Amino acid sequence: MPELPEVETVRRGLEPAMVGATITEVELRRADLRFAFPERFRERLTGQMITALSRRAKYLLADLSGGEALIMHLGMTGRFLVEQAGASVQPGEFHHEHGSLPAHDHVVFHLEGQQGRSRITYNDVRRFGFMDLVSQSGIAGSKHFARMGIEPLGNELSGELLQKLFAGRFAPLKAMLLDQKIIAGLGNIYVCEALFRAGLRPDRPAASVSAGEAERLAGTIRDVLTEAVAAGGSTLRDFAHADGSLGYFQHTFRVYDREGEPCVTPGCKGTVTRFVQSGRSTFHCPTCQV
DNA sequence: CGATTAACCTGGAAGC
DNA sequence: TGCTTCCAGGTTAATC
Repeated sequence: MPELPEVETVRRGLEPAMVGATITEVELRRADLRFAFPERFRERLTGQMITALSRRAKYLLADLSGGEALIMHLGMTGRFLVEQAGASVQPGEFHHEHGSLPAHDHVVFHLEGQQGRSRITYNDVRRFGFMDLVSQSGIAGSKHFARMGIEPLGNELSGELLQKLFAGRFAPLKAMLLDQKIIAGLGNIYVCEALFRAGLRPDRPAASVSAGEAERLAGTIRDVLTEAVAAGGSTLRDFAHADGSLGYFQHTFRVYDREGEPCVTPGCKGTVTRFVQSGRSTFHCPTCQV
């Protein structure tokens, strides 16, 4: 489900309930998601206070008072639901908001914080998500982050760097932008949107991008992600914020999921076209993306 | 090393 | 109504 803007939206929804709160109990409904949960998962979390909640690419990182960090990835369908208990609410009185699927609730964190008790449920239909525990000092060197590419909303993204990363690479531009070892956080939607805004064909060999085009692309990547974060992400099928509300950036899509519709570029008579690249749908305007 | 493809898993929508 | 096929915000192991 989630690309960088959706994960950042989830982070902002979880932060008030998580940071400063102590994990009093962890319910684990199965032994694995995409991967097995780490050894003694419940024991290593129980009693820990969450001191910070950050995001790197599509990963969430909860720093724990004992020195470890809980790493969470949402895969395609992972979602969190926060339920805050009122002062008078008794155990068992929590209830699910709309759209929640108890059948796929895999992990439940019980928290005790300044605002009282809360419960955070991780639901993941397809189970492509995963969780891991690593020491905070070892995060950068961990298997999840050691070879991760640049953060697209960080200072390092520039046309100059993109062109350098693309040098000698004949894979399609779209595949290169989806490669998390090059640039980390983009997914199918925002790659299609950024390439459209930059006027670049998704099937161009990456190395064919000129300095000027790379500069344009760096700008549209930053723009589309920034706008999507501000809109609370995109809701296609099942993405919801931690409070159950929905993102609305999908109303701003210019090519994604708009096959057959007219191109929105002023003066362009083209039609949005879908084709398959590396097994995934690519949406683009063959007329104004060159 | 670089490029491409299949696989992981479930459910909703579309086609017959 | 039911059965089949295709498709989905991601990553990764296994190929050539």
